[in-house]
Amino acid sequence: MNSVNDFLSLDKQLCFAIYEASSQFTKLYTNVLHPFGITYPQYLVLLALWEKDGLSAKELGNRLNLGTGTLTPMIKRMEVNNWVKKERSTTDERRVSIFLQPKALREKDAINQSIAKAIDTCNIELKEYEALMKQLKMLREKLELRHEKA
Amino acid sequence: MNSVNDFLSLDKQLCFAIYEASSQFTKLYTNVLHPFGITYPQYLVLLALWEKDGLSAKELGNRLNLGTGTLTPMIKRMEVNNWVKKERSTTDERRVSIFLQPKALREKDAINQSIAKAIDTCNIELKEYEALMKQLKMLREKLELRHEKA
DNA sequence: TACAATTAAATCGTACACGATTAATTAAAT
DNA sequence: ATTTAATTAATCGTGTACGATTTAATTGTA
Repeated sequence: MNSVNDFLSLDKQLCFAIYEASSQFTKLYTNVLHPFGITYPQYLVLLALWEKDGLSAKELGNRLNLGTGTLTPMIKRMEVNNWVKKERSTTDERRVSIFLQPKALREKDAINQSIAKAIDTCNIELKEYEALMKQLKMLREKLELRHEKA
Repeated sequence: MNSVNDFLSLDKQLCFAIYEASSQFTKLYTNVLHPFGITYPQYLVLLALWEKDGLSAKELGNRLNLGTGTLTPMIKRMEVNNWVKKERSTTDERRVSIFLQPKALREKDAINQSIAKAIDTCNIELKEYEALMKQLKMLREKLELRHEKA
């Protein structure tokens, strides 16, 4: 096995390691969230709204790096399930603000405690956690920088 | 902002950092691969087959952590575009082996050079690269361990 | 004022991703 | 040998994801 093939090996590819980690997290969160009737991306929406309720679709999209092609139908599903409510702005009728519904406030603690408990069973050291966050931040900056150039 | 809300902040969540990194990689690879007429997940399939041609659908699924619900239609698309060919095993007619087509061998170098060039422009230090790989491996092991317990 | 450019959402088409079910084949057990 | 269990793919339904286009509302400017 020469060095070129070695570089090409799936196991050596950072993209794949991240792809795998992401899908593992998705599965973990999906399991935990299933009893509550929300999906992992929907949970990310709730996280954003718990931080700041009433964000517009656009702002939510910026926060989560998602376009309207993803968000619009997702919000619609969350609306049907009484997690959020959409409200057209009166001052600018293009804008749609998304507000948490009582259910989302009521379930907040239970959901987050379930998540915290599940994450806890993984025994991830605080040190590793922080190191990973720091390195992913660096990576993100480099990938973003490249995007702007292109 | 108290510590509970702090923990709940999107920016503090490892899952989100990885979710972001993954989608950034997807976008980067998508851009590079688009001229060749393949998607990022399809490229991962090619990577696996370049390493070992003739894998069965099941083996490919294990390698990439994908089920048949994802792979079957994806392989079908790759077959239509002449990247791979499916062959039913004669000894065990349940098994379907997937073989690279000439196109996939012909384009291999060009594709990988394009990817390498794009990654290169990100200026990711070898040190960071390796550190991230190592930590993601540790994380994967912990997440996998948890899966088995559940 | 009028009208062009910009902005915000919604819509559309394609492609993953996954759990659950089904269908066909092989292996195992009595 | 027959039945049962296990294995492998395919199929189905739901839910992201994303680029491109469309629609509606607002802003900028001639």
